Amino acid sequence: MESKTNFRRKGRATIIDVGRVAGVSDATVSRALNKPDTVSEATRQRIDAAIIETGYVPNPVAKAMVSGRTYTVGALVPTLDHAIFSKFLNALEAELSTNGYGLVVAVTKGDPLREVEKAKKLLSMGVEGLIVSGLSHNEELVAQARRSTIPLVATSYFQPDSHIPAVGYDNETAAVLAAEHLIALGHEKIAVVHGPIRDNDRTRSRVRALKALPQPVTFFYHESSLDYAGGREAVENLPPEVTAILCLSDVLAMGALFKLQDLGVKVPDQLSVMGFDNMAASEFTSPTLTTIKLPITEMGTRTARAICEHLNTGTPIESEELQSTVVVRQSTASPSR
Amino acid sequence: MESKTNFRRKGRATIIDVGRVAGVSDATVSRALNKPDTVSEATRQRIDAAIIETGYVPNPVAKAMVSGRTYTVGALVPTLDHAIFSKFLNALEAELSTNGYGLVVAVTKGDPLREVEKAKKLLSMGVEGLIVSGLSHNEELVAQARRSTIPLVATSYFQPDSHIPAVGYDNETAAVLAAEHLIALGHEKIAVVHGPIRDNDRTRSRVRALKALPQPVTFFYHESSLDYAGGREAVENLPPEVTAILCLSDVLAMGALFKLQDLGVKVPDQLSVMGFDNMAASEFTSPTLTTIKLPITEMGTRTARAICEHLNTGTPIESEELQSTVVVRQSTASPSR
DNA sequence: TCGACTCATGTAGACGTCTACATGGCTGGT
DNA sequence: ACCAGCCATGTAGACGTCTACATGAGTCGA
Repeated sequence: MESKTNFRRKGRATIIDVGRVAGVSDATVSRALNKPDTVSEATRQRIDAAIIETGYVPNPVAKAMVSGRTYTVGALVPTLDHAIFSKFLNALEAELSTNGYGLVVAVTKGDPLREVEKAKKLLSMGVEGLIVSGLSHNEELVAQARRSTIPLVATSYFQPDSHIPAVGYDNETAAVLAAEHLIALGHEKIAVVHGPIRDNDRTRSRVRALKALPQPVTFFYHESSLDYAGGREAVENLPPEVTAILCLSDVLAMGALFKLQDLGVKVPDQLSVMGFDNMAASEFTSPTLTTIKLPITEMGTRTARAICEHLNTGTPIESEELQSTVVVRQSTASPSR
Repeated sequence: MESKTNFRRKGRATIIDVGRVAGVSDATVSRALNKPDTVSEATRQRIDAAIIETGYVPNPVAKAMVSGRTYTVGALVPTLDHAIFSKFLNALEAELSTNGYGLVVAVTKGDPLREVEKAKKLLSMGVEGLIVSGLSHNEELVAQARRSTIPLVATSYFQPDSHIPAVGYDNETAAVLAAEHLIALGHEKIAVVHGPIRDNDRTRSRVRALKALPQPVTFFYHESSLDYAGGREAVENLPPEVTAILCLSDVLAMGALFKLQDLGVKVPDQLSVMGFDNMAASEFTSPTLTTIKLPITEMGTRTARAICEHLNTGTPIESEELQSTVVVRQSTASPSR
């Protein structure tokens, strides 16, 4: 943060320079640029020539200064290096872009403190809206956003009584949906593999929902790292009596599946494996993976739309619940006797 | 009719409002904020109180206006929904962030026209640097960047004679590396599966390098979509005489691998499969996937570092070549017989 | 007690663009 | 030939923050 050298602003031409060359005032140049029909043909041509001669490029910051708009939205995500978030951002960016907004991305690494810090950074960069993942956030983040009067939207999580508007799915329902699929197949002893509970309210509420389920079935919970290795490791420590593994992420499920292939365990004949996410690879593995399809792309699109509409018209942002569905594929079946 | 509007315009307090409440001028407030030791203790306290009372939040755009800096860098990528780009952006964001810069992301969908359009958008948002994927770009993009005097850096691709600085790996070398691994194992008929050639100079140069290879071996080229389905489809149309499949992307390789598992073809006993990328899943599949490890994370870090250094000190950005390496795992072996 | 000096603060732009209003020349209808 | 009205353009801020310089009050040493 030392060297604040201003070599940056090497004499870039301004509309005043253009005006000087064209023999008009800056106001006329501005008009020629923004409302060409209010400027005479001859003048317009001289201005066009002057723009080329001077190499004029508009200064976006000055524009933003007078319009009070930056047409920029910020998104805070735990990581970019995970399909679910990049898929979300991909859809988000697409919809923001068609509405004329740009996307600034900041990575929190799942750390609430870093989240606050990054949020401040985004605000100090002039974003007009802030998108976060999940519902539980540092007080300071919410306070900052409120102070700046910029809208805050939560994603990945829908809960009717949230104090900030949220566009997402109900994690509890989705988890129950998954469990019910396995239960309907006749499984009664099910291993539940999930990533770290800490600082992840999505995982937390999925687990909570399962624990609240009436108990004709027994769940064996296993927390591991949220990656392929975690899935593999879960299989290595599998309680012998389970007939199915419910992984609360497709990455975990695939890690488990690969390990089972290695061990020569037949899926689903000897053991059912179920995922959560519906990652791109899930419909191609062998066997293909039964999973919960989360409305990630739709979530990105809807979030962007809600924000843009709010920024354009002032409409308040309303929470939206999107539906998850079970995608039945080959990796689950009734337990063998 | 004295207008003493304490809270004006968009209702956001300015430094002047703060000054009015604290009974000082805007200059003093500015100093209290930026050089606290040049303001008397008493005044500082009154200003702090006034800031809270007015709910003052600094206006980033005005700051950018006077400093001429936005501390923002833009990146153009074909998609976010692909591990390789999100991994790159993840590393890029991390390093930019530690240098105090923010990252604006724009998606081109591999379309050169859209790329130009998005580049303009980024420039009109005030980014101080522009990062693109690959070396071949619409003339207009390069011209725009030059006119705006903002630095342009290419990634994913290193070529000594490039006219724009590039931080990346040599795709030709990497492709040859892969082929040499298979050739060293004794393969002579190799299927090469790659994604669309059009608008993707990385794929194009990998294929070109293979085609230029001296010919004790025969390559059978197959272009398919750059996803799991593409890998699967390639297996379905496999020339019977090949003993190995070289996929120019791990996604393709995994698609192929899964299909082969389905067909009951033993990898690598009956057929070797080699990937390209070293995606996270590759070391967990069964068999684990031999692949080319591309320096994606390092590329993100180095790119960010080069840009930041340039913006901070004016050092010109120099091209950097990063090395790819072969990662030998289980999916390749000498051909049987 | 006076001048030199320091310190805290105010004043007046500047940054680049936009826009409400002013100006002055021209047209055309009567 | 006169005035209304219009057209093309200029003038003068405004946006919010920063900073070089000016100002005035207080301090200190001789």
